[in-house]
Amino acid sequence: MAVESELRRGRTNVRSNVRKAPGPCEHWNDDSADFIREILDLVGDKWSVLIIGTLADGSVRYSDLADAIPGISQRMLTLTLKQLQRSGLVDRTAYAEVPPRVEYSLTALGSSLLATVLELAAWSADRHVEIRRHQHAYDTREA
Amino acid sequence: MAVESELRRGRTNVRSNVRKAPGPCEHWNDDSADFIREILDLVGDKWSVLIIGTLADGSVRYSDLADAIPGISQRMLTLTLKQLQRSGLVDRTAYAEVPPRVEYSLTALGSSLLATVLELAAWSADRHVEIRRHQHAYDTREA
DNA sequence: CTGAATCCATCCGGATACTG
DNA sequence: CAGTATCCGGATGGATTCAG
Repeated sequence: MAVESELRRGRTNVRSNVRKAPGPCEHWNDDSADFIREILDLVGDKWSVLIIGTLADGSVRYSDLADAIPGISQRMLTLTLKQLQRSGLVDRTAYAEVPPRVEYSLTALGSSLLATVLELAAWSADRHVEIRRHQHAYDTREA
Repeated sequence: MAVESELRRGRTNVRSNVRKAPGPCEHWNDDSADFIREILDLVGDKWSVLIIGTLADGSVRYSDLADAIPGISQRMLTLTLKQLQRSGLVDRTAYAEVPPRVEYSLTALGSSLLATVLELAAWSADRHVEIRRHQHAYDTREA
């Protein structure tokens, strides 16, 4: 996701010797490919998706997110939340209390993404057995 | 994507001291989260998605893929194709000719994923302006 | 043309310690 | 509680070279 560098600079430095290749594609042009990359940088890593899924229910506070998402480090939780907030997918609300309480929730934009993400999740659940079968067959072919 | 290690070993080594956290989630359980991770490892990087999109039209040969996807290195093209083939999303057909010709195409499984991916692409195209606006506002707030 | 193999700078992300 | 700061090993992926 390149969270860290992404946060300080708006774009990934892609300077490369690519001439606009003549490749035809029915479904998207070169610009669309850039959009995809942007979104993939947002939701292409597991943490973003898991956070979005966890926030689907409503507002969740920081420590509850940490508990709800096993294996995530404080660092990545904070970093990913900040990234999602920066992109307008997540709202952050801090309450001036002691002890401090901060709640995160999906914005309308985030919710609209959730729908698509859930479809991907459904696809995953439906096909993961078949995929595993393919992978195992591939790995043990003529071994 | 962890292509390299993923190709030799079936799973990413995740051994960590996570107890099955009590986190409730309306949309998926801990196992589903694993599925998501698997699929994200497959399509969570830009190259996989771009390759799948390019293969949407039909069979495409190796060098044409390289031309159609600006910026991809030979290494990543080969590696990603192999990964997709391993998972049963892509078919590889080699023709015994001189010069050699190898064509790649989506399997039925791959096509079914394409549909979901296209939705994500559409979402990206629809919202990327809004997202950029959020990001810019965030970056320049009280700077 | 279609890769495979190696090298290596860069980045990612977990662990740990510290703060308001 | 809700983060921030730093360290640092390992993964990532581009460039290059070699091969069938």
